[in-house]
Amino acid sequence: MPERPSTSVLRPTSRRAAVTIDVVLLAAQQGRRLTMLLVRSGDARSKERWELPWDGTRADETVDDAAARIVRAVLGAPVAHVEQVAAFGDRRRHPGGSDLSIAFLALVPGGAPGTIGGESAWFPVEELPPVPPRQRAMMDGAMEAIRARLDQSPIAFRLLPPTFTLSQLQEVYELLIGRRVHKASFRRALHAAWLVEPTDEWRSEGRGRPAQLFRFAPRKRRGGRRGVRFDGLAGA
Amino acid sequence: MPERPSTSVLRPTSRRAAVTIDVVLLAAQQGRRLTMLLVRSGDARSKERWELPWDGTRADETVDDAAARIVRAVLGAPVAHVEQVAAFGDRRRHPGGSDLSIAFLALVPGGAPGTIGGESAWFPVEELPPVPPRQRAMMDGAMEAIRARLDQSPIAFRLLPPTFTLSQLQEVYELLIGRRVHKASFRRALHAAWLVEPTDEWRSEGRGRPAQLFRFAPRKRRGGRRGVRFDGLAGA
DNA sequence: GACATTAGTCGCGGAAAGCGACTAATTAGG
DNA sequence: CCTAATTAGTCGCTTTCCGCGACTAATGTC
Repeated sequence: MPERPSTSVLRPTSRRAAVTIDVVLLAAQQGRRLTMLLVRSGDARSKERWELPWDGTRADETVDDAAARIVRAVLGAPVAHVEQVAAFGDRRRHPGGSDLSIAFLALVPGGAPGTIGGESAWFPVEELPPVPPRQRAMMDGAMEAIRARLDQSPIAFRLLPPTFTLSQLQEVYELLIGRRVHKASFRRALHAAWLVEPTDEWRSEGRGRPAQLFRFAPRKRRGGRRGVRFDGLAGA
Repeated sequence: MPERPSTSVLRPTSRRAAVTIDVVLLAAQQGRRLTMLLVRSGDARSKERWELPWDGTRADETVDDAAARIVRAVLGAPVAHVEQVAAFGDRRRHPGGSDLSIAFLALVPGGAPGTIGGESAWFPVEELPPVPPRQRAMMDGAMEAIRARLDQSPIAFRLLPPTFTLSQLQEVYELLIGRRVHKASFRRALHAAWLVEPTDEWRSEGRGRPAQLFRFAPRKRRGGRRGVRFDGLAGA
């Protein structure tokens, strides 16, 4: 970084930092549990140590590129939805000893695929093994980001295959917000928002009435803007 | 960064990066316009170039520490509310030529203070001068983050002095969401959320009936959880 | 064919939100 | 003083939203 002239208000005491990109990969296991992908630690002290997939940054690569590359490396295929969570630049320990780590969230559609060898595994988010402290903070940050963005970003839809039943969609929402919702209310709000359109396919899943398959196809919002919401503020 | 053993799924091609912290400082100018603090560019090519306050990271300093330090340096005093927006690690140009920049949002309570010398100035957010492209993206990201977090985080209250009138609070909300809201509905929702408590002071501001002063004092949330909201999803 | 199981809808009652109109307290100007 | 203008604050009607129980529909199981 070049020296800035003395007219600047701030004088940079420039210092290069070791930066890593760490990815929280999530999948909804058949709509019943939310799982996160961890890889076996390179740390030789123990065979049963796990950590988030991560890598250093490379020259001429954006941080988003790096996140996509890590997803491809660990999953064997890219996924559509990869978004940044936050940068974690504190003194907590990172497995690579980096100064700064940028957490990304990647959503794997249609459930967790099989893993390659024993080098990675899907863990239910309620039963995660210990990981280095900075990665623990990144996991928590990613889960918090999911809940905060759930109604701004189509996160639930990105955890489902291209066509899905409304019961599946409701199960994913229930997983993400951690409580049951009423079926009729859920569907009423969903249809009012013009987010899905029906296909002409039906799925017969063992017993019970077959369910119609839908696809995510948001329509333009009708003008009606809502007022100010104070609900989310109590205690903040 | 140490070499990772070959058992790792990922092989870091380690590379140190020049990292800056850039701060978007916002103040509500007497409740009528939202203003952002820019500093005169160190770039010698022109006297009338402006940029966001920024600095490099220092050893043994977290990114949050660095953001707070930059705020103190440019403002002469710390502010309570400083939160991270996102990391910008693309190929867009940064005035310091850094590889990676982390944007922070800082809210200055009670309006914009006077600036020291001519080295910095407050600009209305609708009339911002051109800045280097990465900083432009950071400004946009900060404004987007404000709108996204407005109902999760007490952003509007952090732009006001410790005591304020309800009309002032409403004006700040209107500034941030960019449209008028109905007075009675605003107050009904505000009081239902138990976010403010009245003081015994009244402010007489020239003409019109004096207004009671309130302070931000959120009470514990009563249990009532809401259902799933799909409103924010159309078009996403 | 009775029953269990899952999908999908209807409609009631209460809560929340939009909105105009009202009252209240002050200053400005004759 | 008295009136008009201005800002603060509330009331109540109407509409919309939402929780919820109860219902119908279509399948598999025994």
